[in-house]
Amino acid sequence: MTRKLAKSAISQKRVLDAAAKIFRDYGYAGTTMRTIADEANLKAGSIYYHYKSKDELISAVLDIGMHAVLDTVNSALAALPADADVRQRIETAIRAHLSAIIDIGDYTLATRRVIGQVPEAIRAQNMRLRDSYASLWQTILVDAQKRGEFRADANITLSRLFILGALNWTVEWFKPGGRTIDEVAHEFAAVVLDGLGKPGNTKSEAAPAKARATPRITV
Amino acid sequence: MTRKLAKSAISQKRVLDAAAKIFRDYGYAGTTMRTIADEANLKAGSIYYHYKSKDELISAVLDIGMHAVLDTVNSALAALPADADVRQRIETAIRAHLSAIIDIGDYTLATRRVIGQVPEAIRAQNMRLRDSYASLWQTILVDAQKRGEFRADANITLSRLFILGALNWTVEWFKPGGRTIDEVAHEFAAVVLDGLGKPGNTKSEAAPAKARATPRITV
Amino acid sequence: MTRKLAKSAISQKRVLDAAAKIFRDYGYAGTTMRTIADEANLKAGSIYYHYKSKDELISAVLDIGMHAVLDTVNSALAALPADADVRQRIETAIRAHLSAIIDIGDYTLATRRVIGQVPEAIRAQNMRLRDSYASLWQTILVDAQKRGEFRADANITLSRLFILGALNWTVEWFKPGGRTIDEVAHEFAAVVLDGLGKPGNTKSEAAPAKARATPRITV
Amino acid sequence: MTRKLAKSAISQKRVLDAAAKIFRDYGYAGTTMRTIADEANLKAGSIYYHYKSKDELISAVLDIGMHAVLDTVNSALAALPADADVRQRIETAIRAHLSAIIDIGDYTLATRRVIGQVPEAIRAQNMRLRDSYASLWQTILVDAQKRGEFRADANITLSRLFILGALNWTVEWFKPGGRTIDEVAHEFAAVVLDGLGKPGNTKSEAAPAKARATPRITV
DNA sequence: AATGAATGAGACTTCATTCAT
DNA sequence: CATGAATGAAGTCTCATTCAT
Repeated sequence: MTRKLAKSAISQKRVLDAAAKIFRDYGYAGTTMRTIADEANLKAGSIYYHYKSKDELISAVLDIGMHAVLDTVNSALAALPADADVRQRIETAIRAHLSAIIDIGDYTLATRRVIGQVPEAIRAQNMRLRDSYASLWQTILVDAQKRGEFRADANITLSRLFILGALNWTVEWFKPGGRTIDEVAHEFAAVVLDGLGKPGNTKSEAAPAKARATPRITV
Repeated sequence: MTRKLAKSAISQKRVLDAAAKIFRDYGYAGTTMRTIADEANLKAGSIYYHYKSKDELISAVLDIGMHAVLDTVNSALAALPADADVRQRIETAIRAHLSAIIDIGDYTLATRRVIGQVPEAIRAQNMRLRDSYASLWQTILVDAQKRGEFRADANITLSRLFILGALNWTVEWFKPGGRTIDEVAHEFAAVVLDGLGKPGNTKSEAAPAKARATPRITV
Repeated sequence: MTRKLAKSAISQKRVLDAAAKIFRDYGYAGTTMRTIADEANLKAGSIYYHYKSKDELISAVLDIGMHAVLDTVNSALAALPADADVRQRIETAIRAHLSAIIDIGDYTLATRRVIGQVPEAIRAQNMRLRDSYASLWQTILVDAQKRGEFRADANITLSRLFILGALNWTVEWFKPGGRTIDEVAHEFAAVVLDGLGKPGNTKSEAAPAKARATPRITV
Repeated sequence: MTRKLAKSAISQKRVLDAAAKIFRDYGYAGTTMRTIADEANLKAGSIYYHYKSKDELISAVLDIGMHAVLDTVNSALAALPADADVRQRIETAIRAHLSAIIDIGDYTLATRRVIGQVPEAIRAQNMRLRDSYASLWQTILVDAQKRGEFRADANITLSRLFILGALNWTVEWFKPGGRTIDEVAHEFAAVVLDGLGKPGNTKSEAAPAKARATPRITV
């Protein structure tokens, strides 16, 4: 009985893994049940024994992909000492995010890839997780600002969008075997915290005035 | 004769505009020739008078979309005084990038949306433009570092990936009518140049040591 | 333009005729779009140029089939002299009903064949026509009874169900080339009006008593 | 061993009952082995332990359904006193027919429902029973005519088709809880024997002449 | 320059059936 | 006896594309 259950579970996992990989490579509409089946070593019709539809399959992949990142980052942060400073928190979160993308690999990659191609209904169902993740970051940033570790004039929400955007886009160029996760995480954290500018150079009183001098385009 | 040509050109533009809009909304595989035709007020078969195939259509849209950003940013930078400093250059480039996305609208949005769903062949053909754009930024950043306006230890390539990632992801959340382009550009530039950290807080000698202390995960 | 329209109309008719024939032979679920397409001399996908779905196709067939009977019977009755008696009316209606089944052939046959196999939604949509036809007969019978041409104790509704049942079942055995429509219509009318019993034999006072003696089973 | 056999028999009955019910509700092609299995509280594959195929299942259901009517009517007639008159015989047969449809319920209803949707081979195999039933009625009617209880000019075969058609169609409208079987049987018998026309009105010498006057349509 | 009509390939999905356990 | 898992054939429908008009 345990073996039977195991067999079913194994097949289901095989299908899921195959789906993640294929979705990641071809996007939502570009993926066919047949291709997934081939990858999972069974016939297209057989997928339906495990998943009721293509949509249910992509849903499962999305869930795993989102949870992977969310949970990995969450745990990594929880593992930090209570008195960890911002730099540590942010670098840790970034490193965890990148790790998740590598480890759970296909799932997170597939998630980034197909979100936005997937039927509205499915995307909506996945929004909560996305929002949770956004909240996680927002909290880190807001806390840091409260504790006085951030510039008081920083727009936290915009900064979060900037950071998460950069992290999400990561899947478009990050390839295992190239740069180290640590290397990337370290550098990204540096940009986020210190910027690229030379310490002394920072925002002279004149600078903002200059910036304001350029005509504002309102949209 | 000129009028005939004109009519053809007008129709062609109508088709292209329609395609951009529909591709932007439904992605590559999610877009049908019929939907584009409807939007352009003609019948599916008629598109083929102007474009040989769906792929040629998406190619055209991608080209325009990429050029729009590349050209807009290029011009904006060229219009700057020769002695403009990094902050100005970067904020200007960001603002131009965002402007292009808004102004050329459907084309740039479509570009970001479908790149990655499009058949390999087409994506490859579009790579040159992508690379050009990457070079443009790389140049800005390298120059700044050469001129001593950046931290000497900043990894320019990774930083560029970070910045462009954030800018590209922008289409996922930026909606006209909400935040001002200037607002976003200003804040983004601030993060890039100054980081979020408080000026004094920056990279104590201890900090990097600490960071290095965490075990490195190599991929 | 007229020729173009004609071509479309011709094809559509060809598809419809094919559908009627195939539905009549194989029932609803037993009919495939491919079979219909073959019969209509085009490819399965092409049917969808004329009809949006299998259901829309069967709907069209049902409509025509029901209308054929309803209209034929209606006209036949309207053509009778105002002072026609019941026997004429009934025999005429039966003859018209059978004629419709033969003339419009496939459509009416298909109608009788697939009604009851068809998705609820479609059947419902066709109910109004069925009810109209029932009303037509009810009216004939009620009028006859009012005018005193029928036994006063006859249950008109049950009788109508009896007659229409017999007529509807007709498609299961009536084959052109065998019996004449007139022959059948005449005999059916005779049963309906005179019964099979010998004129004198009718409902003696004893008979009903006897009948009543058998125990009544209530359902 | 007996118990094992018993268990098998019970399951087999459960499957058969389920099949009858489902076939009755969804028709032949509309019924899936899975749906039957669900109704019988086992899994689709298990049905094949009891029946070799869907066709064997429907065959069994059809046989039972046909036999039910045939046997019920046969017994009811056998139970009549030898000197029973036509009215009694016919009303009894009708009542028995309706009873069978109600009592054996699903089987007879399924029979009427799917006959005509079922593969030719199966229908053929079932024809003998259908013919037996037809013979039964033919005998009743011919006997009555021989004994002089029917109009001498009645066409017995056509009348039989008329009567059986009406009885078969009965499943389309007869719902338990509504009219009583006895009520329906009595009224149907009245139509068959006496017709609807007023006793005196019957076939005046003029009437047939008139009827003959209408032009004959030959098919 | 545009359209109506058709095609063929292929997509998702369902289902009767098989078979090892 | 029964089930879980899988298969292969087939079904409905979509869509890029073609071509005569």
